Amino acid sequence: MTNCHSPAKILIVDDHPSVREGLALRISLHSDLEVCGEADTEDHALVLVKQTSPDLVLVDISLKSGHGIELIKRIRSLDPDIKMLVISGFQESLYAERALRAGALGYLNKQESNEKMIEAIRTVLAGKRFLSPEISRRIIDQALGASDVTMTPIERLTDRELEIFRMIGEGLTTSSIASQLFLSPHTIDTHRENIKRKLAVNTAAQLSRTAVQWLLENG
Amino acid sequence: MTNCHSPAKILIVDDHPSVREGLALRISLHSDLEVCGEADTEDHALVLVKQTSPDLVLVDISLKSGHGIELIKRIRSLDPDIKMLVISGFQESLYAERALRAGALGYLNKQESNEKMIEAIRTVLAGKRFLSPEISRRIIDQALGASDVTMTPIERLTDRELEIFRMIGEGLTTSSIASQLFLSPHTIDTHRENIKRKLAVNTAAQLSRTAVQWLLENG
DNA sequence: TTCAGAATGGTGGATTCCGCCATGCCCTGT
DNA sequence: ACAGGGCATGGCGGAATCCACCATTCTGAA
Repeated sequence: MTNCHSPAKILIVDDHPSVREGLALRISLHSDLEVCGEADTEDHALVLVKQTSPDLVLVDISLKSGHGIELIKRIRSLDPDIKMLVISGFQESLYAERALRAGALGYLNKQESNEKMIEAIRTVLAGKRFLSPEISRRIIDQALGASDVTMTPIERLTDRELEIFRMIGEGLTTSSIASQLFLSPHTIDTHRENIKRKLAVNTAAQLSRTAVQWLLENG
Repeated sequence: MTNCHSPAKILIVDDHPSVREGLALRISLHSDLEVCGEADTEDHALVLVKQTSPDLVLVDISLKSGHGIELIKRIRSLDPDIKMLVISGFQESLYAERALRAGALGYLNKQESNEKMIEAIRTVLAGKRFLSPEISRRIIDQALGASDVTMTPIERLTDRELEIFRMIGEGLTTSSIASQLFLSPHTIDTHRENIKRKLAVNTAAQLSRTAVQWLLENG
């Protein structure tokens, strides 16, 4: 697909203009890498993926809509050969596993050094995984069978449930969540119910409290 | 303090290297502005403030320690002439008022355009406030209902209202609050309504969020 | 292929939300 | 003393929500 002697095309997806500029600056310093586009939303990103056929997409996991996970899934289904590297503002590994399962090859923090970032891009371009040590440690732990012990109840939530949980934490009503996701309020209702069960809370008031608290503590 | 014909010195405080780079890049494009330092922690920021005597400090409110508010207060007490502009990752105005009260002159989102960012910096350098429209609208709304501007909205709650506000923050339902206070649920209803008006929030979900957050921040 | 889980939605009754209004109480100013 | 204002209490009615059950569809893994 891509000529191995021409620079690898990289698409940057992040809703903070300053972050995009910073990333593009870092990347442009390397002659084997080339930024082929920048997007600030999921939809814009998909358009650019089709237009520019990037070799690698750099995705900020903290995108407003779908938190990047949905974008990763859709790019994956569009073209499984496109490599994806997730950058996260949180040191949390909460999204790491979801992102990897959705199709990303690598995951690292925005805090990482310039060299690490470039190293990660090159590694992922070569089709190999790149994970920050903490993430890989946790995933290995889990694979070895310590599964339930390290797992926070919130990690048990599905991608969709987590998305809704966050919106609850932002103080959105059931109906506004529904309209924002183009779903029936009944659907949000059911998700709320399942979330409550997984988090072992009994009332809507408790759910709201838990969500707000979690959101404040984790980005 | 600063010669009006030399570029204004700006100190950037943010714990994401990529955000710092992006901001520095934007700023350096303007000849009347100059980045005199970058810091990633509160302590580091204070050292650089003393060393470089910046005209303006750009503070990310979502700093891990103290949420930036503490930093703003300490810079303020160090040198009241230093202007401070807060940039926030949230669209929420939840920290805006605290930041402004602590001594910042401006508050805007990271999502804002390059031009807005530079405009904000110049405005604040001139000693004038710069607020994103949503923030200023909310503050004006509140000010129109309150003669005493220095008063936090929550301080305007009556004792009874504050008591109920706390219980909401603890995740209690209307009926459980009612039974705990030996009152009719209708009474709690009315109190909730009055609290919402005083805090300028529109929905029950927002009220809950505000209460939980306030309770977490204030014993 | 079968099966479990995920996502989407519906039903119906209980509860809450929300705006509006009313009563009674205490305090303060004239 | 008395008028006015703020506070606490609580009812009404319509809309929205919560809550427990259930149904359908789809996908991925055994």
